[in-house]
Amino acid sequence: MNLVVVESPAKAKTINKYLGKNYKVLASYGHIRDLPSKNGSVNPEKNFEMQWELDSFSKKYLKEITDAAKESEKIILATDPDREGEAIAWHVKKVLEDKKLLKGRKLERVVFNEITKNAVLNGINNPRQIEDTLVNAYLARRALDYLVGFNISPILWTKLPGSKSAGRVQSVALKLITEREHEIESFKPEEYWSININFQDSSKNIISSKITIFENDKVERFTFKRKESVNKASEIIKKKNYSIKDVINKVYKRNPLAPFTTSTLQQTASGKYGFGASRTMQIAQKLYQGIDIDGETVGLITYMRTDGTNISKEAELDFRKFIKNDYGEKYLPQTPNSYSGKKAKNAQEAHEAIRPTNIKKKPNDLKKYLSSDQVKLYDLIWSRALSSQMKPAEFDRSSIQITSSDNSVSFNASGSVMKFDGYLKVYTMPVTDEDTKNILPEVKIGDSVSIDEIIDEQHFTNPPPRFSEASLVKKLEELGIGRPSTYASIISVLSNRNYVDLLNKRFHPTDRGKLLSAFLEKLFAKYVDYNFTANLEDQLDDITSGKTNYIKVLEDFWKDFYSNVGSVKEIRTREVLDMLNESLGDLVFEKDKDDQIDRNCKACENGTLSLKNSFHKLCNFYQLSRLQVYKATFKSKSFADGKFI
DNA sequence: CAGTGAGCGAGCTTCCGCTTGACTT
Repeated sequence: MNLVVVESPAKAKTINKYLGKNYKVLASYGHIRDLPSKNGSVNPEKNFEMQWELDSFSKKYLKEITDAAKESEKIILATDPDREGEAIAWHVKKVLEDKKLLKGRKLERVVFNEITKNAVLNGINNPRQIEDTLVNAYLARRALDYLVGFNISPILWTKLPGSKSAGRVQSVALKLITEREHEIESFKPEEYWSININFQDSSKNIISSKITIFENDKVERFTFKRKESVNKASEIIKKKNYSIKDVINKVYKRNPLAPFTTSTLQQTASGKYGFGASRTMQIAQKLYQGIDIDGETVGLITYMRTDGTNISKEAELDFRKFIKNDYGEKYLPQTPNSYSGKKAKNAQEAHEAIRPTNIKKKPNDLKKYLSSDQVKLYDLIWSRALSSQMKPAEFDRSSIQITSSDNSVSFNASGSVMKFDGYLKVYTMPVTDEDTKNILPEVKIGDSVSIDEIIDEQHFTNPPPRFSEASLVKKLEELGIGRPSTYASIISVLSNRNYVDLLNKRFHPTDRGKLLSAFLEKLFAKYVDYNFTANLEDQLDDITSGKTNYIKVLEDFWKDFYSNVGSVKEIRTREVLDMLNESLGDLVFEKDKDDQIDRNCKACENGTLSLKNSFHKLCNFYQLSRLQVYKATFKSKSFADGKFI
């Protein structure tokens, strides 16, 4: 018998079907080992030696694997074809080695580019060995994340009580939210005016247009800043005669969107149904693992944690057949649509895009087997995937230019009509302004038109919007920070630690979050920089390609980081406060009106109550945030003297 | 006399990425 190890049980089941009785396919359920959550798991003094510990959770699954290994001639490690997948294969190998189970057995590393019968058999027939350079890139990533997190976090416990954690990913996510808040706070709305004119042709048809040129200059957003300048312009406009200068008719196409990745699914499910990131993932997980349909468990979608936008050749053929049969030849592009060019930063593309496993299972037909949430999400995935292989939608867009006889003032009217729905037949998009504009009347160049109505409107510029779960995930993905499997948990870490509040589906940083972010920005700027992860990824690529080794990368990082940590530890609390006060203004020293806190503060200053105890007590007893208490205690003498460290 | 609260001291917290299923609301 041969043992095959993959990462997830649902996948194990599918692959077992393809491989038949001579193979036993088991799931590792993740990495199986990790660095223990305590000090000293990585030792920079000894070439960054790492201690590994079996996950308590994967122990029972590991027993199945070791038992099966004993009865196998060959052990095939078929985890995902990316860095973390290679690492899992390596961990499994190491554990089997430790248990002396590899003697007399062949060990192979195999990758499947997609989970179809052909690809699986093809993979099995082309085995290789574990790639050490890829494993080394993982080791560097893992060690660095540990060193950053487990060195900065304890500093917070003493210098910034209440703030519990910092890390390469969570701290940048927090920074995005606090910086946006700062932009909003300092935003000053600017006034501007728009001028639209309804013209009338000789048959009394109305043409709605907006001004493009005034007194020979192009009109821009801030051309008319005040009511007076609009009034003056209107007087000038009224006095002129107008005619049709140009008519342009064009066909434009709107292309379908790529099938879903984790990130785009989370964004769309949030926009369309208001699902939070973790809710979306839970529903998708169920659809992936399988739904009971007439006594049989059927996995309805492909893997939901992915950054890939391609779909398997087999699925592509199925989709095309389905489009041809159900919608007709005219919806089928000549060659299949491809989306591989638009990949996200740092995408590993180890998995296909999220798509239905069987396109013939229509959302409507599955209604009686699924919960309403499941139907909604399946429908979204089904239609997005199918539409991605359909033809673009086509619109007739016409635009009319209306100009004054002296050519000094010009207006533009445009309208468009859909003439072929294409992919919009199955995937409905929020309709944009561009598509809804009225049909324009038939006019000829040279026709004269008269002004029917001048519409001037006052506007103000708006501050940038606060991040939602969806827009935060989108931004993180753009920056290449975090992975499909972690987007949802990044959000819960920020909320659970009370760094942010989600109000009306928008992230507001708490006082604590602002304080923490300012602290990190002041004292660990390099490690919360938006480009830190991107630079790290470049170095990891160099490790993978053999250009450099992982010890060197870690040493370079550690030299700077270690001295940074050292100097922050030296800083007196008082200096930290001064720095924070500079960047946050009255947030830190704001006088709190609460009498209870004032009394405790006095007790601190008189020496009848130790600061640390008052701190804990106040927090627990009055149910105050640490920061509120902080504001008060900062004023006390012992704090100012730096005794509280 | 019982219950309450002030005060003290010891012990704890933490990273990212890969899994699932057991929790709660």
